[in-house]
Amino acid sequence: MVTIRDVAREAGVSVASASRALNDHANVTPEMRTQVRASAAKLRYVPHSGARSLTRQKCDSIGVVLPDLFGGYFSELLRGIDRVAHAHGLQLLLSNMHGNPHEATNAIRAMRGRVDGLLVMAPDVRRERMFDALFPGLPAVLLDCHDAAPGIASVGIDNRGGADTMTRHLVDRGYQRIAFVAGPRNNCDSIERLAGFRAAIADTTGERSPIIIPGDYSEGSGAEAARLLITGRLEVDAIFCANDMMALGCCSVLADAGIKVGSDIGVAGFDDIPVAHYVAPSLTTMNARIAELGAGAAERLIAMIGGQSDPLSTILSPLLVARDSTRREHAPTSFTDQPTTIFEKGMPT
Amino acid sequence: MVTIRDVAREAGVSVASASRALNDHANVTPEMRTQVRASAAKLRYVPHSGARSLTRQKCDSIGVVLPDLFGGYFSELLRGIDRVAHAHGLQLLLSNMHGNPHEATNAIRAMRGRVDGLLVMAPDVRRERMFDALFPGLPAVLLDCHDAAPGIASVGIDNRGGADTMTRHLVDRGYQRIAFVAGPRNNCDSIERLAGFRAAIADTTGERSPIIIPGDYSEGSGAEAARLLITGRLEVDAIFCANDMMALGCCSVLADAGIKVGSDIGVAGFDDIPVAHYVAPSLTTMNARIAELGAGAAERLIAMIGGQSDPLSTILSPLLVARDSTRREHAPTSFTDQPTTIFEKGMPT
DNA sequence: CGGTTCGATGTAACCGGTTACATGGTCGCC
DNA sequence: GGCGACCATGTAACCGGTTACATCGAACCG
Repeated sequence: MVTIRDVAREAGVSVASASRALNDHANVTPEMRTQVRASAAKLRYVPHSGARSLTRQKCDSIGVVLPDLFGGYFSELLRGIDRVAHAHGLQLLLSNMHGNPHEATNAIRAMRGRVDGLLVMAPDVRRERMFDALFPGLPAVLLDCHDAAPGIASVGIDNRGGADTMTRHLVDRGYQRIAFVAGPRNNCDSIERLAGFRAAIADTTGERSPIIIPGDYSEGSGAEAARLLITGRLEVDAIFCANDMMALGCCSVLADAGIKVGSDIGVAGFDDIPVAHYVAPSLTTMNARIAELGAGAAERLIAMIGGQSDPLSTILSPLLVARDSTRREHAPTSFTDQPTTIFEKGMPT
Repeated sequence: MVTIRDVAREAGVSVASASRALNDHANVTPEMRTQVRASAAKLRYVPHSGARSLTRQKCDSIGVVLPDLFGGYFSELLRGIDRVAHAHGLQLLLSNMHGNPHEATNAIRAMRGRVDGLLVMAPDVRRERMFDALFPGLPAVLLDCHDAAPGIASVGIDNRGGADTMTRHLVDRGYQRIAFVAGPRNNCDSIERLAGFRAAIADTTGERSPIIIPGDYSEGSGAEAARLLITGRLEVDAIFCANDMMALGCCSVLADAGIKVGSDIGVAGFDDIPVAHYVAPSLTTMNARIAELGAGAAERLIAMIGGQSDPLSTILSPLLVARDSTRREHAPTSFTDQPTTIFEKGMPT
């Protein structure tokens, strides 16, 4: 591996001059510059960014710690983060903690000295542990877990409000008996979504113990929930799933059972992952503005790295996307254009 | 930021001892270990991985350079790569060159000294440039561009063979006039897929100048191609798109025009991104084994980093996944279970 | 013509770790 | 008791860059 000393020797100058020439510093003669550049090119010198960041005290990259990489959610999130990072010339150091809270701590520690800041999504990690894992001196922004720890910046979405909006949408559409398929028990998004549903149902229908089916955000658990409803002969006319993947699983089991989603039964999801608008019937869901969330968090982190610090949480409001899975074609047409509808069909971008 | 010298001072020992104690070296007394560990914990010391990798001459991370991050393809690829990297305790440094070949070179250079090896997917970069950008001494594996440069390891799929298989599948199903929607002109996968289609069509039907419509792998360009076919009143009974996203675009325009995909017209894609099995009708496509591709490339790279070097290309054969978009319900039922069908419906994992 | 200034270049310290080698103490063995 | 072996620990060099400071020469000025 050729180092800057090799370049300096080749050019017959000192390392300091070589460094200055290569970095376009002031006070280097043109001939020195061309001379050093020529030697660098000749030796195919590539600067060692690791060493560089050691002295510069910055790495030009940000760390991203996610609970998983599977599926449309993380893909969108990463896309949003990347857009901003790329615009600022930063690279992304990725760490997938594979749903294991203990790994999150290790992942975060392993990033010390390799990144200028941290973007962490760890919905199922206890807040104190999170606080412990983040060490002082390294800016960090928490994703979608706004109340995680005081004094730590975070960007999230209003899960409770979103669940409320969706529940009211279902009620407005005339659905009477709405079941909720919950997400993981100790996932903070999931808890908020359930709470939002509960409150909205109580408020609109007076029902205090609606049907809640446990799930874990996976497609399979959504399918399982649908099977449970079918075999249990529970009388529901709508199913609100805490995320889109479970709604997808739900729909496919219902379809296999000959139940028409959209007319026989309403199904709604949450997140608006890209698939939601491709499935048939297209899925009514809350657009969680995933890419925006990632981009916003990245912007915030970059601002913090730049020295600004206002460690407040920002919360995005999800948007209702009413599609065919709650269209209720047999219902009076007056139901089909409710004011709650923000997007109509088309893909939001 | 607390350094190992701070820890050493706090513990009243030398930095060497601190380092040894923290890294579980041989020849450290138990009391020294506990002493140093206690001081480290007290000061909340987190080792600086950047500095560490400078002396260790390894970074425990691999670089991934991709042309984009958008969509199911890259998401799957990343998932495959991550699975293997994580199993080996490696982190991923991500670089998105945003379709710009010039940026690829910069991205690769910027990774020097931050990664132990490189995974590069750059389908539209000329092979010499690629060869130039990769500097000696850093192991690299090229993704899905197997003939890119001699002597550089690569993992790819048999695009030509895949296109051949799909074309024969369409012909077997009884489609007579098959149009092809091509991918980007200077993308090597895309070129191979077109070539495979051309050869198979010539071989099976004798047709030497089939309808080829230009596209760029985007959903929009697929839609545009479908519009072109409709307004041009070109008589085709099947459309083979060079990737799934274009096929999706195609399908949605056809559906809007009242043309029933699957029965009125056959549509096939390539890649088998996750969405393909959710759309209605579900999309017949070639499973490009994307996650496997990523995982295989990562395995190969890790082997190279470990010292093994057999810079041969490995090529995966894509698998036909016959779904509803080429089911031809009005055709004789004997067509519905062709021996070419490898998967039937269900999602391959 | 001598002194000052200024700009180009070199020397060496430093970033935060690891580790080869030196050192000094303890133990066992003759 | 003296010798060497061995083991724990410290000292200092090193990884590959950057940069404060020293140095040196040229130009400028009175």
